[in-house]
Amino acid sequence: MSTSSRPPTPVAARSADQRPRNAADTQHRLLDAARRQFARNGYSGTTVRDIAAEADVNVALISRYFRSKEGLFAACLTGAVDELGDTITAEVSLADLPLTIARQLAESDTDGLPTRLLLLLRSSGDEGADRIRLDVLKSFSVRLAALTGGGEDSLLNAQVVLATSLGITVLRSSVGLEPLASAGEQELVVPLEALIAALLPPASGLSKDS
Amino acid sequence: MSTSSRPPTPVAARSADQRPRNAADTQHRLLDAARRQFARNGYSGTTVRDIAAEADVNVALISRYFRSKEGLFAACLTGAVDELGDTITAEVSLADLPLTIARQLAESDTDGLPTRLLLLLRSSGDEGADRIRLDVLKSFSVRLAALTGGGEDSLLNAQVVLATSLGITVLRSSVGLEPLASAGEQELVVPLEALIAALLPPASGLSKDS
DNA sequence: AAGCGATGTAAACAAATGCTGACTTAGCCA
DNA sequence: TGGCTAAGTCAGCATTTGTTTACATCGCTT
Repeated sequence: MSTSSRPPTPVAARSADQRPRNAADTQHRLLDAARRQFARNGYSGTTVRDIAAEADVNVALISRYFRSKEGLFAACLTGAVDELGDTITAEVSLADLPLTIARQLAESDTDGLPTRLLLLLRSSGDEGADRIRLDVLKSFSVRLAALTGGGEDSLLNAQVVLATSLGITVLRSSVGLEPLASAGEQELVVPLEALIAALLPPASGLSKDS
Repeated sequence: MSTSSRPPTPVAARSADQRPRNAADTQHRLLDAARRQFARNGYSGTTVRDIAAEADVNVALISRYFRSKEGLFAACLTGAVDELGDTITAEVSLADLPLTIARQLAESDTDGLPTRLLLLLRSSGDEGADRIRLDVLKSFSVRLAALTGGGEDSLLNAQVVLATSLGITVLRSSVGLEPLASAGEQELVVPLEALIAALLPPASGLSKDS
């Protein structure tokens, strides 16, 4: 949970001048808004003033809590990385991998996998952030490859599957290409099954139904 | 060809103060530099001064020849679109589609398919540019789908193939994920063959019109 | 060779952007 | 309750960025 734990706010969102002071909530608010905007508009396409406005928080608090725009971006990145680990580290068999991926891709939550993936593709130019991005994508593909028998180029194939997921996310969220953009979980799972069957063969030899 | 036709330049690149005046060459120079930087750093991550510097041209000439940064971006986009049409409109059979794509993806030219695709994913926020991007990606996927028998969700599948190509490009050029990033044409063609065989079945017995 | 339009240059402006410092205020604890 | 620290506000700073304007100069035509 990252979006849902806020201090008791009876009715709607009370504006800043009547909201109780709460550092943790403010930081959370900033992280949420920042993640959305960074994912949608990229690092340099996002201004700290816009983030602060969406979070309904004073701009100066970004510097206070995250040291800088770069710091806020890094925080978003590591946050997304953590949650991303959660969604896939879970023991999923190769068999229900397509459905798992389809379900996540179809999620239109502002905090779902698509947003996290988009964020992962954004670069701030900072070397540390780029390193994080590379590491997480690498480990992700390694985990994917580990689900198969682990053949010769299973890692390469896993990265192609990852590429497909990223591409689908971009075409859906960022470009809005129809009919892919509004395809639901059921429609997405079909090509994903074919894709995974073709690229990530179950541990060779013994397989299931032809 | 877009990068290779410049006025006679005997030895190396003569700097601006000794280069003969030539509007067409200057425009081309700006387009080249802009396309590279827009593709690599996105729209808002690129400054007109950086473009002008790389093109070895005065900044004010961007406004003169392209009206604005937006205008320059639009020119890059339409240029990339035209060349993109060239590379795929060519009659390719479904059989050699994998090799064709692999060859293009492996191209590391500063003007190759990867750069054009990356450019196509960048948004300036301008509505017109976004429209161009959407249209070209749509027609691209339609053309891809037309290569198959044209079954029920052949368009969706074609867009998934397109998504894979985009994702591979991003992971290679923008993220640098190994081993995908340095995979050559021969290594790329293998998963692409599997992918296309699984998602774009040749007009087989069952349902094909005419 | 002269004139003149096309081409290129330099400087500057206004707006936007990231960030900082001094100040105010709320909430908690003795 | 009073005070003290954390939390939040406000205004402004130094740059960066896109664009424009006035000026210099090349090179073609006559």
